[in-house]
Amino acid sequence: MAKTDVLTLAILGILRDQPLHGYQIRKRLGAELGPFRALSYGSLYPCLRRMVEAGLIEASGEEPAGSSSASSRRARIAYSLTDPGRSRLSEELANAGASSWDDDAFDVRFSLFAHTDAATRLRILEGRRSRLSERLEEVSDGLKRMHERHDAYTAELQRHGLEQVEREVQWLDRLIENERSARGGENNGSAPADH
Amino acid sequence: MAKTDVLTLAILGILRDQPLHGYQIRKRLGAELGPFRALSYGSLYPCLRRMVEAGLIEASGEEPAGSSSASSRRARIAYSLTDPGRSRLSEELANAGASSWDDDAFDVRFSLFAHTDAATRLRILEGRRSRLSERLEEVSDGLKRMHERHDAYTAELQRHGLEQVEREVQWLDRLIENERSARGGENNGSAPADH
DNA sequence: GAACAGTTATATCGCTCCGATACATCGGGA
DNA sequence: TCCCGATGTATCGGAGCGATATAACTGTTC
Repeated sequence: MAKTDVLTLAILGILRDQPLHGYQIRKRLGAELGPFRALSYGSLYPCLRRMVEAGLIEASGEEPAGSSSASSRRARIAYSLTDPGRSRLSEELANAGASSWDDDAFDVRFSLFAHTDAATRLRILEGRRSRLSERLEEVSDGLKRMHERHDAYTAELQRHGLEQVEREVQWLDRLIENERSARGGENNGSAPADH
Repeated sequence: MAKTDVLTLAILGILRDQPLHGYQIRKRLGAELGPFRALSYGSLYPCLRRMVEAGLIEASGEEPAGSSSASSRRARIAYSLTDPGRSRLSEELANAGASSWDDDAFDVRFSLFAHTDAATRLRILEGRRSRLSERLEEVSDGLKRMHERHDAYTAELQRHGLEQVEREVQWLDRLIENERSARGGENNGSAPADH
């Protein structure tokens, strides 16, 4: 129960430091996660509504309802974390289960690594690595078994996919080694020590 | 109107050579496109129903309705292309518009390159390349503008994303060059000449 | 030969998410 | 002045996913 979906987590994370409008949330998230994973309003606003209902965030809007008042300010709703929201965030940041290294969750979790403790960081990186390794075997098995029933383009697509996953594994290996060698003094790295 | 979605196209493509069951369609598609892009039954069966309704495919099932008959064979429904389905497929394979190099469509189109003519192949590859180039600029701009408001992990995520896209552009460059140099004799490569 | 596990097979439900679209306001440049 | 582009909130229809239910067939093991 109470499973936090990725989008909710991403919003909790981005509201950690300051309250923001829906529009700003979208821009920030787009900037942090890249132009892939774009996030449309059709996901954002319903998710914000759900979060308000769940008590995770609070809408401190300048309400435009001023019936006869002169200014009739535009509706701009700033969302901020509530206490339950804040504790849900840290709860979620401590979780290093399989859902942390899913395809759709990993990058969000990673972008919050600055607020994740060192042990959890390591477990997530390793989990992601082993997930990708499984895939690697699957694809290369498929490639071997496919040398009948091939056409050149399908094989090329497969080969390229394999290479991409291999790259990503190498990237993870580098990060894992960094984490391991950085755990000299700190064991609770709530902020990354180096840099 | 009558915009063919990616899944429909993929199914048309996979049924081009032989009729298949839903289950087999799923397996084949999974094998051709890799373990990413998995395709669940919750998408497949509704899509098949839509396609039957649209007259693109035909369900030649051994019906299990035999009321009093002994065997009561299991329902296994083989789907095959109709004539309208076949012409929709070639129509779609000739289309080299922007929808051919979208993130979610490109790999499906590419996996059907063996049945796509040479000119269209080239246009799609080039379209995809320029789409990725836009992204490249976006991300590297973002990286530059982000050297304030950075933490080490977010920056690393960005850097890695950038590298992945760069790799893919190099891959496309190689493929484009191949296509160009292969168009010596053929101009209508309904089957790839080399191999 | 009985029991069990794994694969083949079809199908639906609830929900999330996306793309398109509509709307309104504000700042600045032609 | 007038329009354009950025800021901002919001919804609708539909596609896709994950989980789940059901069931028959196939092989293995005791």
